Amino acid sequence: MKLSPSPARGIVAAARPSTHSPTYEALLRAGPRLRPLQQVHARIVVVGLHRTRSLLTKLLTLALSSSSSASVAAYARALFLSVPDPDAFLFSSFIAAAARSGRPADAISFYRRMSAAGFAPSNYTFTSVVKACADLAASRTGRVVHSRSLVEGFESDGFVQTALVVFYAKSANLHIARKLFDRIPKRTVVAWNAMIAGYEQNGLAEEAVVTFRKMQEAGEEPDSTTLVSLLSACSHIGTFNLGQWVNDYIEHKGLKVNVVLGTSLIHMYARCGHVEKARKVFDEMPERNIVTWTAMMSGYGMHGHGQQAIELFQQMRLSGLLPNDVTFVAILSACAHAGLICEGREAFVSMKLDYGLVPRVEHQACMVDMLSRAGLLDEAMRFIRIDMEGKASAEVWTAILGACKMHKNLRLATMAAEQLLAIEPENPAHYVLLSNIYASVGRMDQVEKIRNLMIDRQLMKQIGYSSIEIDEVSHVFRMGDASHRQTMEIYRYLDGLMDKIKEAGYLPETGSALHELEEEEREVALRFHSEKLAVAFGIMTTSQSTIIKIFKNLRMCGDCHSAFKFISLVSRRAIVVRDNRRFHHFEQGLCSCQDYW
DNA sequence: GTAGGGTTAG
Repeated sequence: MKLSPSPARGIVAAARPSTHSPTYEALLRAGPRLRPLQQVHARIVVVGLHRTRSLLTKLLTLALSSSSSASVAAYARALFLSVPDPDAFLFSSFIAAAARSGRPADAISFYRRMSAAGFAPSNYTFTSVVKACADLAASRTGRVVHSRSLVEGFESDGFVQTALVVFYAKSANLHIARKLFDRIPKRTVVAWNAMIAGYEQNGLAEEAVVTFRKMQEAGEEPDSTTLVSLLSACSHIGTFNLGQWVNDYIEHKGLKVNVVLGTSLIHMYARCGHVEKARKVFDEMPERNIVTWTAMMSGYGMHGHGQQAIELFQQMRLSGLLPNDVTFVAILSACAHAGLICEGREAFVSMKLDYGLVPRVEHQACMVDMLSRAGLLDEAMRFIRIDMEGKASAEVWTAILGACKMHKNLRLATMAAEQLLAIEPENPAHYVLLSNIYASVGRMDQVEKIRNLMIDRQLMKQIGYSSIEIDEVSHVFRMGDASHRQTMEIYRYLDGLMDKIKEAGYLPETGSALHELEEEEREVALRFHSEKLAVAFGIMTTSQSTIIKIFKNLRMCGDCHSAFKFISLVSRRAIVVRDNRRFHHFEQGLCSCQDYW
């Protein structure tokens, strides 16, 4: 019976005598609290009502709506199994609760029991089970459940279909996800969010933004979940303008900045080159958790502000929050990028001793990176032998290799590169690195051999590109690009710039150029690296006070790094480059990475 | 007779 919210409501309710049994009343009084519920349960057993389905159902649903913990889960499971003849209602309550509280395997196994017992799942049941399949990445089961839902006639059910969109997106089947999404009759904000997040999580940030635009065209208002995915997309592509728009939107609409949204803002600002703005958001957040602190520390780390990362870490410890393994990845990588060897060693010991955390490959890679960048190559190799028992991953060898190039250790470099080829024979970047090393010592026979190997294995070099945003328009350049409509001016401007920096003492590092070219050609090839085109375009089209911000999809090469230092000097401009590893702030001939990169 | 669903951060 539905009661109208009239003043008589209280009177009606009070006047109606209870039709429940005393035991049922006791359950209601106990509420969603485990201990009192278990006491009533004991009484149910004592009076011999322990096989009464209605009582056990109420007991179970109350227990499931109490705070979810391992003990609740175990209790609920045992309770369910004690019911002699569970009905569809009991099954779906249990399945929904399991899916909701992080026990997807239970949800699926009870879905199977339910089917075996001859009950047809409802749309509620399907939604929960599909979510469970998505969480477990159980792609085969998910597809079977999907076909069953079609048989049961839920092809147009918004809830079931949205859950399926999430499921297919998590299984990287974005085409299917999109098809289902397009067929949802009334797309709610949750459906849009699922699709946008799906693209974002599969690395298709641009597609996520495009879908967001479609959402706006469809007249659907974004909520904080939409904005979180959008901010992630901005962080990936490095589109500061859209990120800033999100911030303005939040302020304009007076949306509450919850922990997740605030953390996303911090991440976006840091990844788009604005650590100070990230810090401002951090300082203004009413509530912060470990993810928030870690995001801020890693933001400092990628800008080379290791000391600030450490300070924040100390503050966090004082606030009583416990760091986890991701926090230590942030700290160690901050130390590696800032050359803070002592602090890094200390943190590595502390994570094991003070927090009982077991170092994972990521932590070990940070340590090797840190030691080898600092020129402590012997110690780095000892770390691999002892701490890693000689089993180094591709990341670790890449770190060693990078350091070898920096510190001109050709013997070790060759060894590291060969290891890399053995571990990841399908990664073209390793071949290019190794051949560059051979080229730099004049071993052209080896260079040729590696080139042929690449051709045999049909490996293509990953294509590098750089982008720069000017007046909210993103300009993308590839090496030797001639597609920009101002190409002629850009190249002319770049030529002038290169002449000026040569006068100032710049020497081209031809080791960074393509290995198959002759010396003079290499210098020309270097000159047209995508980031150089982008920087020339940026300087010529913006005013003196504008900071030039460039985004590069690959690691910046040594020659460009050196050239940019000189460019910042002769043009008296501040230049910020975000490559796939970190930020470089160039100013007055120096880089914030102190040439640790 | 009973309750229950899909989306988000390092």
